[in-house]
Amino acid sequence: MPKIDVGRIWSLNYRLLTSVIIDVAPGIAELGLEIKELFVLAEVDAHPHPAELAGVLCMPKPSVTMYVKRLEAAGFLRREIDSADLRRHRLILTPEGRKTMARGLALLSKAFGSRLARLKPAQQSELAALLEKLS
Amino acid sequence: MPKIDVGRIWSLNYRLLTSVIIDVAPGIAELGLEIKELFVLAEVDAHPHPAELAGVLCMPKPSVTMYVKRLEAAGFLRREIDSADLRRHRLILTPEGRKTMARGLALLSKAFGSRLARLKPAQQSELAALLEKLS
DNA sequence: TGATGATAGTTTAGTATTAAACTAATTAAA
DNA sequence: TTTAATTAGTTTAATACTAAACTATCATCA
Repeated sequence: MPKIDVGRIWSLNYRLLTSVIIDVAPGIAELGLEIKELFVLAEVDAHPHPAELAGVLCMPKPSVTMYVKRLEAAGFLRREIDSADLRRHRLILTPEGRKTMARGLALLSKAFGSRLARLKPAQQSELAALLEKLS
Repeated sequence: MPKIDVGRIWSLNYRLLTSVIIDVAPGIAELGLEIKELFVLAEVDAHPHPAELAGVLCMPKPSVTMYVKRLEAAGFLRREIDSADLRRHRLILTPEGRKTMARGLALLSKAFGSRLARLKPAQQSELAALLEKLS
C-alpha cells in the first residue's frame, strides 16, 4: 500500500483554507467585520465567555479581548457580568450581530461551498465525517 | 439526503490546522525557524523566485521579502541574480537549509500524522484524494 | 529607438497580533 | 478566617504583518 504523504495533505489543506479566506475577506469587510471577528461571532452562542472562546478558537486571550471590544463597539454583541462569577463576562449577540453573522457565514459557505461543489454529495459527507474524526 | 453544513466542515478543518500549528511551533522554533519560514523553505525547490513563492503560498510579496531575508541571514538559503532577468532573484537552499527543512517538515508530519493516525489507511487515502480535488 | 505599461523585489509606514505582566474575583487549604 | 494558588479578562509593550508607494528591469509597440 502506498504511504500517504502527510506533508502533501497538510499543504493542500492549508492552501485551500488560506485561499478561501483571501477570496472571502472583501465581502466580509463590507459587513463591517474581519474574518476572525466573524469566527468569534459564530461561536458566541455556544461559548459565551471570552476565555472559552479563546480556547475553542485557538487564539490568545488578548486577541479575544480586542475582537470583543470591536464587536461590542459595532453593536454586534453586548456583555453582561455573570452574577455567579463576577470575573466572567457573558457575551450576547444582538439581533444586528446575529443577522451580520448569518450573512458572513453565508459568504464563507458560498466561497468554500463553490470548492466543495467539485465533490459529489456523498463525497462531501465523507469529507465531513473524516474531518470530524480528526478534530 | 441531509444537507452538508459547509460552515461546520470549514470550522472543523480550520481548527484542525490551527491547533496543529500551535502544537508544532515550539519544535520548529528550536530549529531557528518560524512556521511560515518553513513553508517558504519547503517551496523553494519548486518555486525559486520570490514572486512565485508569494503566489503559491498565498502570502503578500513583502512577507516573502522578509522571510527570505531572515532565511538567508540564518544560512538556510542564498540568492543569485537571474542573469536572464536582472530583476529576478533565484533562491537556492543551502545544505544546512535543506537539512533544517527536512527536520521541520518531519515535525509537522509527526504532529499532523498523530491526528491522521485516527483514520485507517484507506480513510487517509480517501481524505488525500478529496483534498486533492478541492485544491 | 523611446515611450508606455507591466513585473520583480524592496522599503516605508501604519495596523494587527500576542507574550508577559497586571488587576480582580474565586477556590482550596491551613 | 487568612493565605496561596487559580482563573477571567485587560493592559502594555514589543513584534509581525501587509497595503501602498517606490526602484529597477523588462516587454511591447508606435
